[in-house]
Amino acid sequence: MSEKTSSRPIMRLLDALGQKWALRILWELRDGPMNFRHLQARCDDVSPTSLNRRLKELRELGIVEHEESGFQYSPAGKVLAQQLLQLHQWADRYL
Amino acid sequence: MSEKTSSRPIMRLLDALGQKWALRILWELRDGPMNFRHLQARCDDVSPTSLNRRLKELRELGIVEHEESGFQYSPAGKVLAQQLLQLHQWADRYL
DNA sequence: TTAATTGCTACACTTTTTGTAGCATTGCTT
DNA sequence: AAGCAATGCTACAAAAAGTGTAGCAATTAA
Repeated sequence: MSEKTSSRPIMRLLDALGQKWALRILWELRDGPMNFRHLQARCDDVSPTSLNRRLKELRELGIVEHEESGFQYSPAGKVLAQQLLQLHQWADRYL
Repeated sequence: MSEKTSSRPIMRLLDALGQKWALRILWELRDGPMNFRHLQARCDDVSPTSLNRRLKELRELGIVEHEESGFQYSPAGKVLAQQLLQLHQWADRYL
């Protein structure tokens, strides 16, 4: 993956969200800010290496930010999260 | 990943979509059915091994199906795809 | 019967992720 | 000030996943 960082916004987004744990991390942030270790626990104890890398990527895209209260959605990230939360309804209906 | 296949629908979905290329594959299917090699080309020439595994997982979840005309969304998959297409608008606005 | 196209597998190599330990910094608390 | 717990994060060897290339088996077309 990450062959040559496409410049198209949608491709950059799909590249980022298409990495392992990325979607799950965003999903687990839905209840508000939380710290690194808490988030890690919520993500089935994903390795800190992976969590750290994913968070870095999500921060670079401006989806996640790191404040005193912990990791949380950025304003733009909130909008994106709204769309991801719809996946829940889909899953409950079709899976 | 794929530690112990959670039974919750949303987790099964996030597990599947959280694999490399899964989102991208769904994205590239938006223009209608296409065959394996065409899809592979659209996905930056992802390896056939990966493409095949992802397609298998997406088919097992009932998101994608394989007809004479090629790989395409299932009826349920169409609904999901509708939601994923919204990512495009988000990306164009915020990235 | 030959040739082309299909989905897909084999396999050695590379990249990514994992799991565990622990470091460095910050902010208590005594 | 000294100890201590909590924080984000890094190191590193082992395991897992992905890659790239070749090519197989089945189907269709010529």
